[in-house]
Amino acid sequence: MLVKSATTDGEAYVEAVLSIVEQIPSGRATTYGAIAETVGIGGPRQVGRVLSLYGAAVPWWRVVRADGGLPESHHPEALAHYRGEATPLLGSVTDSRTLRVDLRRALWSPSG
DNA sequence: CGTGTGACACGTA
DNA sequence: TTACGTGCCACAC
Repeated sequence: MLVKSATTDGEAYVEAVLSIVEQIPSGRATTYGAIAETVGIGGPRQVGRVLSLYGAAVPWWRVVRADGGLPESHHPEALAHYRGEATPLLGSVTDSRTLRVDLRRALWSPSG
């Protein structure tokens, strides 16, 4: 028998991560770590890897780092969505280095 | 099989 | 608050 171990490269893991991201309400955000804890397998880096490979179909901009920031290469794209969703932000919108989501107000917990 | 890299997180200074 | 080191897990070389 082929026993499926709890890996982070399986279809089940990918679906688990994507389904959680799809549940994030508009104008809110959650972190890679929070998703990793909910799924119960792997860590934040594995969540990030799934989104980089299969995250095109889900609201990936609602998933941010623990400090509320995103990779610089995604700031322009994400900022456009934040404006449209009225997501609470911190830092200077004109300064992509300090731009980040205000998690104190926008943080959303999976299954909660 | 060692080394580096990445859509991360955390402790310490 | 920022900067640096370390832990983490999977993958490319």
